Amino acid sequence: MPVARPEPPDTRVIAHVDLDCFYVQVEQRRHPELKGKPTAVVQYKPFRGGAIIAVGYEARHAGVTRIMRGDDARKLCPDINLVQVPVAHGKADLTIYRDAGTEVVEIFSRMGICERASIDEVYLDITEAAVVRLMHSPPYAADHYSAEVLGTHIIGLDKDSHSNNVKEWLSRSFASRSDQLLACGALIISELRTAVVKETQFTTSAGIAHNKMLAKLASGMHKPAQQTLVPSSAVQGLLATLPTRKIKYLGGKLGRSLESDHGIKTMGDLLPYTESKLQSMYGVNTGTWLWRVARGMNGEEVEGRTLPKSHGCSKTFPGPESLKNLDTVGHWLSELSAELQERLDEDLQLHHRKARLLVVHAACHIVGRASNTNSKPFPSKSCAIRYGKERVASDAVQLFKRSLSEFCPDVPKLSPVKGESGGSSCVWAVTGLSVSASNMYEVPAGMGTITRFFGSPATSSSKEKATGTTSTLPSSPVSDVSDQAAGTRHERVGAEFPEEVISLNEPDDKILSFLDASMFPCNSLGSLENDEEAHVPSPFETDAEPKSHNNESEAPASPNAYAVLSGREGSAWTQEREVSRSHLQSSLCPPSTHAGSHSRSCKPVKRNLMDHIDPSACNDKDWVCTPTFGEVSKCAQPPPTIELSDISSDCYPKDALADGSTGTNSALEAKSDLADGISVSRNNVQVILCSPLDFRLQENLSVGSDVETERGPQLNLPMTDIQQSSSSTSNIVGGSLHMPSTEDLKLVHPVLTDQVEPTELLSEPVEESRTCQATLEGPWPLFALKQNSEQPLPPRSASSIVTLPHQTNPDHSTSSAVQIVLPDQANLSPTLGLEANANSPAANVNSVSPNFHSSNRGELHSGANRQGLGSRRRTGFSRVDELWEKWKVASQSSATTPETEAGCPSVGGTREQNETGQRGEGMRRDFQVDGRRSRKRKKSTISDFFVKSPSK
DNA sequence: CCATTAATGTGTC
DNA sequence: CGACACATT
Repeated sequence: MPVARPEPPDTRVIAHVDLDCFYVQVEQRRHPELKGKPTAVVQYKPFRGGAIIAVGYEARHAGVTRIMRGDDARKLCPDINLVQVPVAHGKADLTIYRDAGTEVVEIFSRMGICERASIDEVYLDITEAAVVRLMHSPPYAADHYSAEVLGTHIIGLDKDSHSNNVKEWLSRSFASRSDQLLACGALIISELRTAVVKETQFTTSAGIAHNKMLAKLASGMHKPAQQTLVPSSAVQGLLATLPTRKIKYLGGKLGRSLESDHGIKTMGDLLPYTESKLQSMYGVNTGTWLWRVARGMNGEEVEGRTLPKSHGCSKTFPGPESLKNLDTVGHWLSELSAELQERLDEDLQLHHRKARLLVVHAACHIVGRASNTNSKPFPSKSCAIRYGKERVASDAVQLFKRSLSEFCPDVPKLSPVKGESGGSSCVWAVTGLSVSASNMYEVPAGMGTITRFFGSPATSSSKEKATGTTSTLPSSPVSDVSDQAAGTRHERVGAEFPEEVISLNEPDDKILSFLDASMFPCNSLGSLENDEEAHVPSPFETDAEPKSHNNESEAPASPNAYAVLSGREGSAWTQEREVSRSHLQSSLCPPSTHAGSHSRSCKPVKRNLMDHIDPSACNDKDWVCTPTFGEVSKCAQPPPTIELSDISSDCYPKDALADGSTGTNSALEAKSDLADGISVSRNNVQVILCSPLDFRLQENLSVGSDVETERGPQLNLPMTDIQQSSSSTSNIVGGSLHMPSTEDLKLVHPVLTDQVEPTELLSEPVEESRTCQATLEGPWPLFALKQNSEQPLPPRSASSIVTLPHQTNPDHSTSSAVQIVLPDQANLSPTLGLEANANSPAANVNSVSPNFHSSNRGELHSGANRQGLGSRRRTGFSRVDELWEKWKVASQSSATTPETEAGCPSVGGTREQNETGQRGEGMRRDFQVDGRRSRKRKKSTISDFFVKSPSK
């Protein structure tokens, strides 16, 4: 299974560093009185004294080893100190060791490429540092070597008069460059190891060589607290008699096969074999690898990765402890899930990563049958992960059931009834369970903490731990500015948002992380107290049985997660973004079943989208969103016009909306970004849209501009009519709304304040009572919708709709933004200050304009001509007052005369309504977009809100 | 029935 | 591409 890698061309300096009996050191640091005493770390005391998993050197000298039980160790070493691994969730909890390892990694990663190879090992590629050192302060120029360095073991050196030899060897100015580089490496590593001792009290052993294999080999040669160097000249001699099992990857089956099948005991024994011979014996890859390793060659590179690629929790239930019914399995899966979720939470907070995949595995046997008789091993199962410990747990149970029914199909229903444990019906016994989360991806900073982002005051769901690390996050330019100006009490928040911009021209994976983040920003802080309340469709649910979480029936054969994401086969988007799609498909979801015939039924999609965005569940702690659109599978076809798009997203900086002013410029600028293919910056208001609604582009949308309100300067973009054109040039329209109160939002944006079926909203008049039934207690999930046009559209002209989730600010005002990318030639009134500018480079909207807070009027953009916008003239802002007045009148009109145009400020664009609605609030002027006026309606409907454009 | 636990990562099919 | 085998600590 090992695979040969091409040897990097230049000489590398690679180190492998290993923490000596790591768990013991950690425990000795916690309990200093144990230092110097024979110590071992055990887990689960009761059974024969617990299993020893680490042994200190004092105890090793007494013959204590791992694999012993605590009792055995006591016999060998009566005064041994047995320290127990902490227990959490009823199982061993290795957190403290993980964290201690992190401390060490932090130090090692200061000096080059650092790969965290396990909880207590790192590989380092310090080639660069070594080269630099050789150039500026070569070993031969040093007048003094630390004892640590002088203690270096150099393979091939005479053992007598060791230290002298070492000093001499290291400082040979005539040595080969590779030796001198290694010497530099030895100096560097000794310094790092010294730093580790100083900062963490942990001792380490290290190997320094030209590749990972040799470094790893060397690090184990002299322990503890020593380092070993392997000059290339020593390699041959070193390997000649080295038992094959000492080499990484040869400690198992392969190594045994070498010996038992071919009599190869040492690496030297491999030398006579030609590469092709070895290939014929073990396959091309392994054969080549063997051939090269036997010659000391190993091209494996040090991956710059200090974070794990996955998180997992497992527990064994040996012998009599085996689990024999679903209840106990469910219990333990919950415990494991809880721990897993905690670790995912932490990863999210500290590293802005989330997992995509949940895997459950169990060790299981049929009772009464010998293990070796067991034909098949218990299968693993996986699904898209839904964050939240309850969800993880319930999905884990579903996966387990699936595996179980596969494992013993004959006895599918024998899950004993509650209470009936170990009854005669039990035929299976689970001796091990594991749940793991993998396929980690980065979420844009801030997405994961959407809760905080949207203004929940320093909260609740954040773990205490995180506070300490907040300061390490990149600081944001906006934080200073807007926080000050806004005078809000969330100074921290800005720091959560490093600069982020993305456009469709970015590599797929980058887009994907944004996309993921925009679709699944939720559950960020994972284990929420009211976890269960928000319904996120489980991968196991179907339309048929929507919420049967706990039903005992086996999981449906094929959960489908991808229909919405994928779009129609052959659509522009699916073609262009095939990679993305398959990536999403694979990483998020089980394969779709929706191949073939495309009927027209798309209503389910809308409903399902809504399901994912249950507003009632959107309190400030919880988000409902899920990577798993399980129910969508029921939709024979994705919606004809709207689908989740590859629009990237970021978050609305809370303050932008909180004080209303921040977003203006960037909001508008973002439109130009959209024209360039959609990009969103962290500073700009435009974030992803997220509407559960099927905003059809056949509807009109509105846009407005900023205004001043009684609350001070605010970004307000009252909705106005926008002509949507179905023709070809692309234009972009967008805007945002800032509503001082929820009530206003209700009036203006019933859609977002109502929970009724979008479908219904689209077709049916919205009852007044319902319109006002707002659920605006929390943020809305972010979603992106995109129109799929008939002809392929390049990204820059892709039609999309973007809306911002409403937000609940600390002061209870709410905001929402809508942003649309219209097909070309949707003329946009220049008075909006928006111009179709598909050719402009993506505007850099990363930085906050200094005048964000000072101006919302005519000079709005005086300082805002940033990169990419230089040539753009901003016009039309002199009319903001009019727009605002218009909006106000419209809202008021709506409020006071509900039957006419309630909830449709944008509809104010109609002349009639404008006039009708006009009341004291000040002057209103005609406002046109594209030279058209919208029509007055009787009832407030979504269609009213987004007035249908006159057919062309 | 099974007492090396609880993780990790990689390559293959 | 999901599941598994294998390897390591």
